[in-house]
Amino acid sequence: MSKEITSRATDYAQWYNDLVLKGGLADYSAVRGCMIIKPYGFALWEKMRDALDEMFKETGHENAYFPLFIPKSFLSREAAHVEGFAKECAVVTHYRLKNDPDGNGIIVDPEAKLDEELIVRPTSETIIWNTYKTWIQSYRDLPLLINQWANVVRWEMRTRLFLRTTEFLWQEGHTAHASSEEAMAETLTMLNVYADFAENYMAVPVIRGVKSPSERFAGAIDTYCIEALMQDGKALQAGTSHFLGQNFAKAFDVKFSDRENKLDYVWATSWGVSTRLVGALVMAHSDDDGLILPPKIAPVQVVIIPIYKGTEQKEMLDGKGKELALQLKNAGMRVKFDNNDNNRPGWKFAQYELKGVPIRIAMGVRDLENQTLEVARRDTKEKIAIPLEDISARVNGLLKEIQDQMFQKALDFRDNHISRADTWEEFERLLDEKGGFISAHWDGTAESEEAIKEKTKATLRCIPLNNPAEVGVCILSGKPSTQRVLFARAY
RNA sequence: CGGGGCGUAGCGUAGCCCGGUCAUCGCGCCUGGUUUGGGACCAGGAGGUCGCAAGUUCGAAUCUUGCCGCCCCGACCA
Repeated sequence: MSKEITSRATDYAQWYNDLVLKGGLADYSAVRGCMIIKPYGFALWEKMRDALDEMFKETGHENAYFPLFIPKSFLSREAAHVEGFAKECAVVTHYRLKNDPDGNGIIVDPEAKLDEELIVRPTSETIIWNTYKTWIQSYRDLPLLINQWANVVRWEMRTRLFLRTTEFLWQEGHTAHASSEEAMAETLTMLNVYADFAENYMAVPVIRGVKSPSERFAGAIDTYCIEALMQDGKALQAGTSHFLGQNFAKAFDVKFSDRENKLDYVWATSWGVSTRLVGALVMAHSDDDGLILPPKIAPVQVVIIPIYKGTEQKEMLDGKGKELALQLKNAGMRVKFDNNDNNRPGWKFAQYELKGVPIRIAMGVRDLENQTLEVARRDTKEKIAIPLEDISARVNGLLKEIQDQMFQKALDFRDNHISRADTWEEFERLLDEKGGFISAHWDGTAESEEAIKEKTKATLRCIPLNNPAEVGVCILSGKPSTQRVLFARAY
């Protein structure tokens, strides 16, 4: 048992913080709301980034980079967009500091006021569509499929490590198309890329759906999302893909000539996932002893710990350990051989459990005499002896098994936490006692949605894709409804 | 911005109510040695403007006032 980590049952929020801080993923910084992503946390993000980047490229996208700063006037071009983001913008007003003539250190030079303020990007639609205007003239320039990896700033009132920070890292895709159909297809393609990534790499099952109008991205016609469920029964929006229609093309006057030489506005999408995914990964799988990382994302998949008495054994095991590490590495695994003599095996066991390394191999003289190794799984804590000659194949197979079982476990949990509610009492009771997603009828009005949120803190997470039609009455208003939608308390 | 905590060594803390050899303890760190199959042990050692500022007092970590910062819960959101 861990000496340091608050248990989930005691305080879920504190458990999460303990894991992030003590697992070495991130630290608080000197800047309120901004965190330091530490090497292990960044390695995790890099694994996610690299996998996603490859998927983006496979679906035809290219990376580019646009400015951190957005002229204030750009942001206000699209009315809904500016309304959505205005309240959380960091604004650059000056470009120079100087020594205070009164001797109080350094001050903003009042002479150095910018004519037009610059907004630190909360998202890049405006600067990008202002650019696309010059890139797009003809249908031959379309589709334009661009992604950028960047940092953005949103001045949130309250922040939480990885889940919501003032500055965060993300990717934002911005595409331009010749038709509504093509843009919609792109929107769904990218939603599926996200879902595929979440489920097959992060082992986090997600529900694909569309947001209600009030939860829509500022400036979008439709916002699609993937919704994940955390162990405490709260939902987390893990990614979004927006169908922007011609809103930004109109705002930035981006037109193209089609085959018939007719001029029309360009159709757009945008889509993004952020470092929030790291938080989702932590909260979806980990336990009271530390992180549990899915093999495909784990920076280290296998750690080898030598166990020895005396220098002679240490030297012998150093050789054997390096040999084994190389063997596993050559078989395609990410391996660490920890022969650091400063810590004893027990300490290392606990440490790598905290860090969530999927497989630990203990190697001592006893094992080598038996021609076996002790292999321990992080997810189940199960220990098995594996013959030396089978080690590569077996460990490789075990990694796949862990990946699959982690997903299956999360899926079972998620599916057990989708409950149907047909009365208001049932709806409230399920939210309070069980949590998770509540599938319930909704009359389709923003008023009911808002009232439900007010009464229960549950938000309409999404209308699942391919949602079956079903006649019913709204859980709150009793008015007619044509389908069930998913509600949950959320991060 | 409202509510609740908190600020003492790198980290976690005791002391504050009742001012006076009180700066406590644990972890970590350094040196040496013994250890190494689930968070080792012994011996020695280094490390502090008690968040900042003013005030009360012979004397302030402790009392008063002001300020700053952080965390948690809520409103806002990926």
